[in-house]
Amino acid sequence: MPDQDPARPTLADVAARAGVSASTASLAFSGSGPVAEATRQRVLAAARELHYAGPDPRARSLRRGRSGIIGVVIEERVREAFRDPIHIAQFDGIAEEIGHIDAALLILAASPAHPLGGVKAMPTEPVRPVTVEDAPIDAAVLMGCTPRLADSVSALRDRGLPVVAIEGFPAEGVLVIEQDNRDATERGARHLRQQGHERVAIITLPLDAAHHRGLVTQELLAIGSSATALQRLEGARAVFPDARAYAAAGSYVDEGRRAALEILSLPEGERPTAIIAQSDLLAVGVIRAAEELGIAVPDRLSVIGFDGVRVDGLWPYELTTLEQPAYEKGRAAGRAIVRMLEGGEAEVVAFTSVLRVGNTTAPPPAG
Amino acid sequence: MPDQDPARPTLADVAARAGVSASTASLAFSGSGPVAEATRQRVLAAARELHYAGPDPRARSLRRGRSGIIGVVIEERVREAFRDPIHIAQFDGIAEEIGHIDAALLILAASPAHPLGGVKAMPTEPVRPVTVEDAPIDAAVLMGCTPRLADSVSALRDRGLPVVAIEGFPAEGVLVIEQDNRDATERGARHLRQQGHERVAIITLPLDAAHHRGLVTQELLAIGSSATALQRLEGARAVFPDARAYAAAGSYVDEGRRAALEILSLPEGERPTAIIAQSDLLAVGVIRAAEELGIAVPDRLSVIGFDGVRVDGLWPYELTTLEQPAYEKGRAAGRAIVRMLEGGEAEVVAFTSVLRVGNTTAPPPAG
DNA sequence: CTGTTAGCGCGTTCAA
DNA sequence: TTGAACGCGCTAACAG
Repeated sequence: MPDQDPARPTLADVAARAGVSASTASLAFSGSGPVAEATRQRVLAAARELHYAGPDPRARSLRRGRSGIIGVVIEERVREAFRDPIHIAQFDGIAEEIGHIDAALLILAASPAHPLGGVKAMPTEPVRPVTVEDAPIDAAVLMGCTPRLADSVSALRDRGLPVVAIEGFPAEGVLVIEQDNRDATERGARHLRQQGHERVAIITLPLDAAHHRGLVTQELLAIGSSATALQRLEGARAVFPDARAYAAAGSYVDEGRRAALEILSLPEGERPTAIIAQSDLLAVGVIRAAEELGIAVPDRLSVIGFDGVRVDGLWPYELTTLEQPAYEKGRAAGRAIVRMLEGGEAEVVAFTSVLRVGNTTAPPPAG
Repeated sequence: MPDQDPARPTLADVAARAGVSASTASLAFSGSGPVAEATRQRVLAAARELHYAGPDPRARSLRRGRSGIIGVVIEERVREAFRDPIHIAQFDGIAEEIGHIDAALLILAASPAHPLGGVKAMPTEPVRPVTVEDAPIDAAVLMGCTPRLADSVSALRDRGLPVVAIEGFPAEGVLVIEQDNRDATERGARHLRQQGHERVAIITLPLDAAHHRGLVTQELLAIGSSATALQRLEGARAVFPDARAYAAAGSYVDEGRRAALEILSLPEGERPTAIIAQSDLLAVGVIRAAEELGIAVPDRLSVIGFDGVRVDGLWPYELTTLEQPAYEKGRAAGRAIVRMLEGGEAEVVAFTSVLRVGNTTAPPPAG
């Protein structure tokens, strides 16, 4: 019987057509060895005639032991991860650097299906997910990941793959790109303190895996797993130990607005005179809420953010914030990956945020 | 001499340790055949002892002829592509659908290094880029891509990979997810016409590969390669044939503002009474510019956008716009990919935009 | 410069 | 239910 599927040509087919050996044909394509120009042309011609589209990348990556793919692990769905400008900038930085070794990025979502990690579901049906632990990658970058990934990480290590984390809990065998979340927030808080603020509230990024919203309780803190949120909270409370904190369900303007509406519902004498938001988007939401409630910023309410992204449409405000070098963090992660792939040891990199004072902070109203 | 690199254990090693054959061990891992529970346990135990991290995905994908990876091709750098909420939503839709077959997404940037395609650079150094034509993917989705990719596309076809494009120029062998850019814009323009507008200006998305900014000339149109921008322009000019058009260098608020400042610099009697922006972000920029110039929207200037993304911080405006189902478009692309991978024929899907009238359009000022 | 040989690590026959 | 043998498509060594 004839071939159903007119089997794709293989390198051997091309070689045969061109009258050379397979290895010669291989060299003609990869350019990694000396081949006579005439031979090369003959091989390429044969390839064209057969509609051969080049060596199969799968076979190549098996043979070479490298796939040229770097995994980027996010713990939310794409929509959420990329709604955050910080993530985009970091991602871009990684792409920039690994572009130098001509690798590409594979988006891996740490499946929320295993809420607490550990137990790997038995395959009831023959599914073969491309997961963190099971993807043809040469290395992985974790973006703001929680300890939930501990198992995946150890699997990666067993496979001998370099792992870099941009913020997040340090784990054995993971190079962490650090950010001074705690100290930076403390610096921001101190700025408020110096201006005379005493009643301050905090709006945090999601603390726990479920993105619980609301007043931050001891219970919530106990299950909190976001290093970034916890560190920033710690920094704020280093200056204002008793400040109330509200967890947002995500780093969005709407979430900031929602939390602020609750915070600001107190009568003027009791409500906070300043709000520390853990991201610029949250801070913008605070400003929106204040506008709606007729509370003037910064005269009656000071607002400070974190990130230093230029939020579109904030004019005439210029947010007081802690500017973090997100793109540079991504690049550092990318460089670390490249170095480790080349067999070198990458060193820990720590980044610092800079307090940028805008016009959303001022001394509290007298009285 | 001892092994320098303490070679990673392979499936055979595990099998040997467990005292079974390699094929049995394979079955124990993949679950795609009957294995006695006791044997399975023994294999898993051996794996744990050896720190075996599971079958090598590279070998697996060679053997199976599938990598479980879908390429998503963008024609800008990551930073730009993901700054556009439409792209994010589409991306999320793709991820959602291909998640059903447990595949993951590989970001492939169509390198701007080969400006006009065709000539593939000779490798001066032995680089092995992971490019569109040379990546271990099972299928590809092109996001808003231009004819520049023609060569890549034919390479993909030669390799027998399904290719789906979300908007963009149709090519032989590419399934296009269509969007009624032309008709939708025409509907929006008609809305303005009905309100009495006659002097209208257009701000387009980047038309050409170089993202040229400024007045849209015949020359620029001639080298224009963005189907989306061209189609929307056509729709607007179907109603306002003589409307001046300005190309933005990207779909950003700042670009819209910049173009609008130029457009609105004319004296009141001559300047347009309405601006058709080809994206919501551009439209927001127009509103910002109008605010700065003290031109009331919509009383003295009407603004219409495209996309229907809820732009944060636009309050109290609600943009009149053409709402496109970006997430659904992504899902349709994902579904098409899945169907084609399963051997089926996917049909063309066409999406329609809906005119959503907000408070940024009104009749032109009298006189 | 080119051909020969020998696997990369796994999944899938086929027989036992 | 398990084991033995083969080959996926390519490329790294060598030898010529």
